[in-house]
Amino acid sequence: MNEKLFKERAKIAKALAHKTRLEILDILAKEEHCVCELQEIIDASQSTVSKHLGILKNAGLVDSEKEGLNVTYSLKTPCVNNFFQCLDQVIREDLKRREQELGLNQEESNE
Amino acid sequence: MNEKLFKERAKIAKALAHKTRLEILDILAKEEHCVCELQEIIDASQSTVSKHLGILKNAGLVDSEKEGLNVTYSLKTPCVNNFFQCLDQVIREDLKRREQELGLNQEESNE
DNA sequence: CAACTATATTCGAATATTGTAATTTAGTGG
DNA sequence: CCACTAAATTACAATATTCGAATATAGTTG
Repeated sequence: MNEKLFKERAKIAKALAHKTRLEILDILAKEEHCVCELQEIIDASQSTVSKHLGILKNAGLVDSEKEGLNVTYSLKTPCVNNFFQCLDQVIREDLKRREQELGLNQEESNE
Repeated sequence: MNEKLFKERAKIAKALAHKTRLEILDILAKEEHCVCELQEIIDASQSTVSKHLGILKNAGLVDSEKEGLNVTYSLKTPCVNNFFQCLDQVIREDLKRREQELGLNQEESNE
């Protein structure tokens, strides 16, 4: 049930599922930039950057505005920052779990 | 810079980037379930469900616990709910934008 | 209009992800 | 030990995603 909503959500989640795009969002969360600036910052080819931005835009995560020759991209939804916080929380908890597992393994090394 | 952090974040984001896995998380957010139950609820083959759960677990998003023959999965981080809210906010804003664009297109239909 | 610049798009090879049938692993009960 | 059940893993074909070189598009400048 509600197949469509999960599909829509997955489309956005997919746009978030790439390290370069996460980096772009992180940069745009601080300040808007044109494609050429992003290209330099993240050190990827022009077509790659442009395509990633297209995916983010298509997902509704960023806005773009033509300014002369340049196209300036900006973050559309500040809640993306919460998303990062959630990701980092998952990362931290997972590290904690692994530490605990290591501790247990040492105690259970007999048998 | 901080290449590794973005890679770690992307790993989790990738785990979120599938409609079936989003549905599983949505179900687990309400109540924990064993694989066989999830299998029925989302109507997918056993190996498919098991593999999706493995991806979610590997990303640190869910926990699992063996109980007799069954393995019960539960949501690990409640912040996933915020994530869904963020996704839905993006979906809503995108709908709004499309509506506005339609309005503009009608006015600009000459030329 | 010709040369230039920034961005988008196309193409194709490389790589990653998906789904499921078949198999393996592990616990349960006789 | 044997039959049974739940879940994980394997194998592999089908599909999707990625990257960048090449090309197309669009705005700018002379």
